[in-house]
Amino acid sequence: MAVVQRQPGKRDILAGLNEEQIRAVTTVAGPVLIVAGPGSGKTRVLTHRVGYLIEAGYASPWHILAVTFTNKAAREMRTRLEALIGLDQAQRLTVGTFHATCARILRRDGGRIGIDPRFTIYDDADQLEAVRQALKALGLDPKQFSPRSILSRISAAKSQFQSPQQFAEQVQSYWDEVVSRVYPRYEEILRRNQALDFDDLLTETLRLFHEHPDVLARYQDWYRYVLVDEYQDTNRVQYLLVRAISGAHRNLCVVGDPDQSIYGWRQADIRNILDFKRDYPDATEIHLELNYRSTRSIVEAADAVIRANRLRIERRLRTENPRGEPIRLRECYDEGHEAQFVASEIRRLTLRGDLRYRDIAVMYRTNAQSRPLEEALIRADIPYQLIGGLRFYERKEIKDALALLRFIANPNDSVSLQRVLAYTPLGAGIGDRTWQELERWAALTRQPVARGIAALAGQSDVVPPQISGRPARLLAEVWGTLQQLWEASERLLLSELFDLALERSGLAQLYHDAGDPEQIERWENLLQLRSVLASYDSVGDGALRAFLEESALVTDADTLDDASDQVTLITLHAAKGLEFPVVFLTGVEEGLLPHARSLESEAQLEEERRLFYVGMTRAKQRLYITYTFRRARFGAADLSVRSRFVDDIPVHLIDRGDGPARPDTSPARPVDRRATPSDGASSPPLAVGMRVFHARFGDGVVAEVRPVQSDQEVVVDFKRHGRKTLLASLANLTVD
DNA sequence: TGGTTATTTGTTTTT
DNA sequence: CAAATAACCA
Repeated sequence: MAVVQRQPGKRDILAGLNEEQIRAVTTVAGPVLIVAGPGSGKTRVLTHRVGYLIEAGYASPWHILAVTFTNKAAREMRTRLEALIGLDQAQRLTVGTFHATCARILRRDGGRIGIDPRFTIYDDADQLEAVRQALKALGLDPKQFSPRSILSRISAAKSQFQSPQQFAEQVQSYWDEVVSRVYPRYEEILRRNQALDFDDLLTETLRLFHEHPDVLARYQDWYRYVLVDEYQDTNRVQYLLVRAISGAHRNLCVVGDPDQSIYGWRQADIRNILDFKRDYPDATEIHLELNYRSTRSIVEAADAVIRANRLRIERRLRTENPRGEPIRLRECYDEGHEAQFVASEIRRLTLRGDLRYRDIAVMYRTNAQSRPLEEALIRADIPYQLIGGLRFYERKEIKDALALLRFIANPNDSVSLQRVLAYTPLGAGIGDRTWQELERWAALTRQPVARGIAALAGQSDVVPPQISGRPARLLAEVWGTLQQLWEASERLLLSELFDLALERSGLAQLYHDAGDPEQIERWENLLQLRSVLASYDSVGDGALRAFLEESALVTDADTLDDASDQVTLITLHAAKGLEFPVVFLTGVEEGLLPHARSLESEAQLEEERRLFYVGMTRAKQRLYITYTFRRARFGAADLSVRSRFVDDIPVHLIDRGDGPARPDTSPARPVDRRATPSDGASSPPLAVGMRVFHARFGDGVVAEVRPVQSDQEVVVDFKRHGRKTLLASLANLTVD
């Protein structure tokens, strides 16, 4: 009977899959390693595998745990499964990132190892602040010991499951010695603030499992089928977590591609995937190598590039797709010109009609490279979305408002409290010295800073910090306001609480009542935050915590909006897992890709090469690779050298663009500039009164020409668009 | 205490 | 060329 019911669903689920994919979907028992090349239908296999487990009756949805790399990937998998197996079933699945999943486990069972379920999750900025505090407490100069490097060392130690004690025992250098003193302080600060950092979410969960086998057994019994995506980017702790949870049933399926391992710097250990067969000798290994995504030119080029790596499993990327367009390689004069080339090429592609903005992505190694690109796109009136960079949740006004909310949710979180006192009008009149004293008091009494303020307000019988006069009076007032907010948080909806918090803290007055455009934009950002909060109103009691949980764990890629028609600007790292018909890889230069800081070791260099490979394989139809002749670094211009990785692409796959004339793409050569400094590289000589034509603004008359540096600024009165000021070398004006 | 300016310093990638 | 920090004055 049951078998009869299963059959139709089963056929549906396997429809349209190739032989290897079907094997990957239907090999459900025991350990399975799926090595999936780019574009080989990996996501499809994963979702169908989950669907198959359910439809074929192997497991109920709640017995399945799927771990993804980003929240977006998790959401996408859930959405696809809703279509495949229905909303009800899909909702019962556990799909999430390692961090989100661990946070959930710790909120539920962390009490067993002394973790308060209200714990705050510290993001990167919070962690840095904690390191700075620790340095200060130790009397160390943050100039000499950069908090950034210390934090990354601490994080590395944590990822290897090393306690401060264990770390101290194996110190090998003076630098490590310093870190070994900061590390325990840092931990103490986090604990005092009831905070966990990203690493703690993982390591504490592992500790919970170690110390309480009954808890582990419960999760093992709960999650009988475990799937891990992007396995090549897991670290040691994640490896141990996976091994623990799947330890009893051993139904573990990991999917990944060693050639796309790009998070070594975050302690991702490529050996996890390379050694999977050693860890699970009975594992079934399945290779998905046929690429469905890209044209043959792109696949062959990418394959040639990655084959130059030594640390990899030998294999060949294949496709049955047509050859398509050659890969376009362009040298540009500088980053401004590169951006201009990208913009005009986007314009050209979209004007032809078959491509939309959303089909196009522009990728780069470092966030800093996005600036000139943005400027060129704005100038060309091309809509774009920037992924990463200054994220929404990193804007000052958002962080301030968020700090207030975080403090309301967890009064022991003194990093948030500090932010509230330092940056909101609530803390006006309370300066650095007062905060120093509060902190000193907190470290001395090993209590949260908030207790000290409570003591000052006469709300506690502990010995108060040594603060008197105006600051003491102000702090007592602040305490009163905060108490109102706590009380309000119990009866108000989240959006109402937010309104009250903005009003009482003075943030509303600060941003709303001020008139200048910058403040108005900030106020609009706050309103945007409010609308996010309002969507949690229906959650009920845990709304604030639910919101904070998600906002702490959002990824850059999570903010990607694929509904609207915009060009995507994105770092190579964040682009992993995405695909676009057209991809521009920009700044493909020595020092940038490979990055200057990755040149020391062969391993780092290979990771940079994988990064380039990831970028190339995002493209479905057209791939552009651009590099410059000179690039501004530190404000000053430096000559650039084209990346060595480009040399690995077979020349017959490349179009260098020096064939038939292409008026809008010829890069200005440096020689041109030097030869005619007052004349815009290849632009026609312009004079007042000339009738000119512009691709976007149409017909116009030159009203003014003035030299600027090595170029000319032209003021043109356009018939339909009015007066515009343009740079001669970029405007591409044609003289009628 | 808090706002201003001068100087100095440094840029990878992110859950 | 920024942003972040230090020094300075009100």
